Amino acid sequence: MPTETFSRLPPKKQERVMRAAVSEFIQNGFERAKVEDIAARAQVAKGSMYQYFHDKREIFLYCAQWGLDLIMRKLDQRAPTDDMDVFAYFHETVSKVQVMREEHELALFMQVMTREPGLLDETMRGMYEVADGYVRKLIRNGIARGAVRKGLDEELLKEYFLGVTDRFERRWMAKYIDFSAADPTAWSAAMQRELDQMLDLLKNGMGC
Amino acid sequence: MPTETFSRLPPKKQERVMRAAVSEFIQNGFERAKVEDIAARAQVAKGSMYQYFHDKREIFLYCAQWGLDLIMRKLDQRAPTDDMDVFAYFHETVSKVQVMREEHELALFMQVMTREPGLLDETMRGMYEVADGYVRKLIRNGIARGAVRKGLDEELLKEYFLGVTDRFERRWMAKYIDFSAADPTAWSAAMQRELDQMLDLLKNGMGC
DNA sequence: ATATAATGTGACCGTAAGGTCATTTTGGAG
DNA sequence: CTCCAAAATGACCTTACGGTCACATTATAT
Repeated sequence: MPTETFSRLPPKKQERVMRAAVSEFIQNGFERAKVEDIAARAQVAKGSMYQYFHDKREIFLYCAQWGLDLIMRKLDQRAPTDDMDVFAYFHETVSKVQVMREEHELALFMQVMTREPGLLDETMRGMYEVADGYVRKLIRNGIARGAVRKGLDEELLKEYFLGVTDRFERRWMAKYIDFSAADPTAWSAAMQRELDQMLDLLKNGMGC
Repeated sequence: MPTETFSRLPPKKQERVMRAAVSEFIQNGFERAKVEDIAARAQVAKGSMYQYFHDKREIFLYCAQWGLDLIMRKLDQRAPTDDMDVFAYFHETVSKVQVMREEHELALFMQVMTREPGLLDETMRGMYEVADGYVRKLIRNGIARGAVRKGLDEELLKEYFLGVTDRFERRWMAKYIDFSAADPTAWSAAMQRELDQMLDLLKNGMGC
């Protein structure tokens, strides 16, 4: 989506520009973000930004693509999640949150993306569909292996699972973001403990 | 927050103005929304809008206050939720979604509010705190009455409960919004059926 | 009926920011 | 060293929209 010129730029400079854009969008959202300020952050002239991208919208869109790609790569190399147990998959939240911690700004940018449905709703819809499909598969496996209850609607099980796990993920993402200075190993231990309790709830429910 | 002039306006006109603003903000978000277009929708001159409100920001803020108030009133008169059972409270989702269906636009506006944290994060934080506190109370009651498992962290139970119930609520809100023309009684029956299954999951979990 | 206050109005102003472009700088090939 | 293409730059243009205000209209009181 960016221009040829941008693609020929030294990768380090590309990254500097993208990170500048991401920061600016995090701080101000799409509308209030100024192309000139992105340029300033990247130590580049405003005019250059328009040699790299067609318009502001394209900068934002490419931030999403670039950021998502980078995060996905990091996530994949850390934990190959294919053909896993549903509950083991929930354990992977620890990895996810840690990657998000390393890529603090990108994690924040993903929240900003959420707030701009008009700009990238096909993209987001696509992401959700992929994630949903994946979880469905895990659940089907779980039922087949006898780890998950039979007789309940697959769709509902997926909603239940994602309701719990998404909330948990968001909760810890927020904690990590607020206290990003704190000791990471202590945090991940604390998270691990909570995760075990939550897994218990997920498996056995809150009823008596 | 609006001016004296606005407060002296005939209530019907006040409502016309507010609904116009809400619609415009839904369609365009805060930044892209034009005061002139709000005025046009309300069949009022642009200048008048500035006799009613100090600035655009204030229009948005008052939309939030006015809308929340209206929804809360409708919700309260439908289902007084004090000192309830946790699981009975989840059943109230049906009422909630129905009220949101009646106030379709206000429901959508609440989603827009979510996307403008810079404008009203104290307001939102306040709302979340109230909701959290309420659910905590319900859970404590549940434990005391023996309906909820003992020995688990109250905070975690709250997160678990809200993870499941929020997701369920959003899911049905979205369905109602997409198919707002469809037969409401059939829908609420379908929702009721799903809700019962979800309640089963909430109580007993998805494990085998 | 008249005076006075309250409300309504839309042309107008100022400004900020997206986008352009003529010019300069840089870098590499011969 | 020279030359040319690619890249960088920032002054400038344009537009759009938030906000103002002088004037018109309507309502109220006496």
